[in-house]
Amino acid sequence: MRVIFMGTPDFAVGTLEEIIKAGHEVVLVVSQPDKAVGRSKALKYTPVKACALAHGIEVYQPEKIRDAACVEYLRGYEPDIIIVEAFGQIIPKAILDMPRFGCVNVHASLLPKYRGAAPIQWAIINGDAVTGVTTMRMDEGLDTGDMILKQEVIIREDETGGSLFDRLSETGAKLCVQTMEAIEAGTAVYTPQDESAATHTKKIYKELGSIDWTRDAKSIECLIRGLDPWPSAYTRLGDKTLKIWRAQVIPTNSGAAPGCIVKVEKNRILVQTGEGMLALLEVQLEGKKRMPVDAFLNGYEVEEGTYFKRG
RNA sequence: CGCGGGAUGGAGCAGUCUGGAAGCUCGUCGGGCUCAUAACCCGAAGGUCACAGGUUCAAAUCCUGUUCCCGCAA
Repeated sequence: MRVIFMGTPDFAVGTLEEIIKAGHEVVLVVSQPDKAVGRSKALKYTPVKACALAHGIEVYQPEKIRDAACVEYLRGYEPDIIIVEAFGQIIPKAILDMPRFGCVNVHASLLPKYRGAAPIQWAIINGDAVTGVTTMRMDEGLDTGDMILKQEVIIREDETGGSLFDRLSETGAKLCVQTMEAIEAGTAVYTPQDESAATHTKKIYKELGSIDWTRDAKSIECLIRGLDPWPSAYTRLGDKTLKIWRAQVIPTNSGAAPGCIVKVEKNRILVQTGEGMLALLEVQLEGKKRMPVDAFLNGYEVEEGTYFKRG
């Protein structure tokens, strides 16, 4: 099939490569404009763009895909299908209706659950046991199109946003190619979503990582994993920000107030939460690298009885 | 040139302002104690102080340049 692929971040790269590998003709890749990223503030190619260039595929980076000129530009490529994955812009109806097989989206959740942004992180933050990837034929709503294929993925005990991201990306890539095969063969089944079961997620903001110690230990632990590697869960130790990368739930309580550093052991720091305690195992002080707590304690004095404050 | 912190035995840090014998907490190795131990006691090994120049009788420390790491911001 003649394919136009629209995507931006790392998450979509695997899919693009899988489509190419499957032998489809990717005639154009559409990605968000390059942005100034990192400490150097240098303009950087989006991951999808870099991948496309490596394969010698033309790249198009419109500011606004809904401009009429963009629509006409895409039409010139006469795509059979448009694959959209983590593109970052709303696709107008004129484009949705353009290819004969429509626009197919790969979404990293089991729709209709977690429509919207950052479904991967939210699945972990909410403590779900299972999530997955869904492909759907896009319509004008936000992740409301008819579903085509769905693949479940178990969320592991120690799953982080990063690890789940990688696994779902891989799952999505394969599912996308399978979906394309089904569509091309005419065997694809389009299943409407159950609107009553729909939930939505919001974009992840950095402030979301500010740990509220009055919440229960399990929720905080899920937050820590969900926000790893970005933007991370953090708290305040003295006048410094302390990121928390790994912790373990201790079901018992100490009697101290939430946020209290109850006990400092050789390789863990016990903190009281609203319900249960949290044993910090891996942390990162402002300006430093992330490190196991025993290493951290070799160089820093943490006093029992003091409190972590809300970042 | 967006702002800031940092690079010191295997790990995490102090020492740098005010140049003048390489230190702390761990780890490792050996020995001891113990029913036993991740606990305790004794001892040992291990570092061209990121790299390159410069100043000085003398540089981890002062000056210049370079590389790499991290936090913020995007």
